[in-house]
Amino acid sequence: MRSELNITEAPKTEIRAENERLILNAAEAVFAEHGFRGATMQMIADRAGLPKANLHYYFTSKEGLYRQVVERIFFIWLEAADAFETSAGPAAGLSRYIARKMELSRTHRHGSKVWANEVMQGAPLVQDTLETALREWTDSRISAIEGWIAAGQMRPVNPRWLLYMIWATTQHYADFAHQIETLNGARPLSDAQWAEATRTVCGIILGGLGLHAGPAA
Amino acid sequence: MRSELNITEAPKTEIRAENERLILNAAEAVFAEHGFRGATMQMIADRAGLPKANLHYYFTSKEGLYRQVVERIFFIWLEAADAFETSAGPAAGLSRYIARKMELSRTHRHGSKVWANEVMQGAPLVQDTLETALREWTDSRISAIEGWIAAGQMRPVNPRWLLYMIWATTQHYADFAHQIETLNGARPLSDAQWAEATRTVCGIILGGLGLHAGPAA
DNA sequence: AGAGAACTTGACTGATTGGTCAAGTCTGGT
DNA sequence: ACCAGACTTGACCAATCAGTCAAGTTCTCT
Repeated sequence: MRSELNITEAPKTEIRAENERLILNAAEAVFAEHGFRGATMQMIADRAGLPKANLHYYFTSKEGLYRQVVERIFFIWLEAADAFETSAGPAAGLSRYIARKMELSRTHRHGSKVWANEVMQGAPLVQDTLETALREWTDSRISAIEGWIAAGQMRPVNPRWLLYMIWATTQHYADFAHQIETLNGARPLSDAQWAEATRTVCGIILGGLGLHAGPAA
Repeated sequence: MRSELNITEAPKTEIRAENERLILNAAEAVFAEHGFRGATMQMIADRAGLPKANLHYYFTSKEGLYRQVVERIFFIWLEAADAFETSAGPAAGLSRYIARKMELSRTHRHGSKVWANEVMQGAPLVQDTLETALREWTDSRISAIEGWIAAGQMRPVNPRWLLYMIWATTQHYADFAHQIETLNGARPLSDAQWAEATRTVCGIILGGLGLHAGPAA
């Protein structure tokens, strides 16, 4: 058997791997555009180019499919946190994290919306993830920021509100992309606009913390 | 006939006014918690304490009811903009606007979520509002900020990204309230926490624009 | 008191949709 | 060539839900 190392799951055939990927991508888009209840298995099937019954061969239920979509974006965001740790001080760490989250808002718009939807509805399916993984992650980042403050490397603010501000601002560009594009003359933001928005967000936040804008991440 | 002046709508009986209010409030909460498709007329009826058939006596359809809920929060936000105009300079204007939007996130959590949901799904029902009312409002605020910049009253930034940052950050406290409360030990933010969060948001944004924090709004 | 309008409500209906199933087809190993 | 397991799929079913309706009850005005 030549599959990659695969801790929890049974080895997959090529066909299975490919079809699961097709279905997950279609599901992410459809859940993002219509919400959990608004999405139908038929829409997802059409988008994936497969008959509906096939979806139930690979995923036990609509809810199971949805859960995998939600977890996927969460772990992508978690990885973005690496920008934080490996950096010397707050200016580089925060601006790299912000830039990375902005990038993810551009490339993973659908996932971000699905997450927002799930949380807005009270996280019926990922409450345990919030209480464990997100809580741990947040606490560790708060400690890191408190360290910077204690070392006099940035203006003292409650790190919690700072983190929320970064999440809110960056994810807004994914979740409210439609509004932003409407206000942009019904056109997506250009490369230059994304870059300027990222620079502005970094500039205001770092400036507000008494830092100079870091390298253009 | 003693009804208030009422431009577009027919005069209403007391009973009608009261029941429409009951239903709209119930609908706002249910749409916020379940999304448009996830909400059922039966849930709204139960929350309003009325039989379902009664809802259809006052509102022609689920969609009509939803539209009124969405429009209500939009006009509440529009009014918050007054904080902007009537202020002397950027420090007072922006911090009053931010404080007002934070307050609305606390008092109108449901409405904010309904709006977020609607926009995330591509604004199928309020696209015209985005293109007209929101666009006009935004353009006028952008001009105001550009005026401040031209007068050297604040650091030059693209006002558009600044506005998005304010919207994102303040609305995050409504839309992601569940996540924030989970990270707060499953308890709502206290008065003191709301005040501190507001001060922190104002402080970072004003600081990032080269301003001193305004009066505690 | 009486008439007409406003309001109330339980029972019903047609359409939608998540999920099932049984009858297939395809593929790799021997 | 043949078999077993993996995969495919059209047809179907039971549950849910927006909206209707007709038979009421309660107001309001004279």
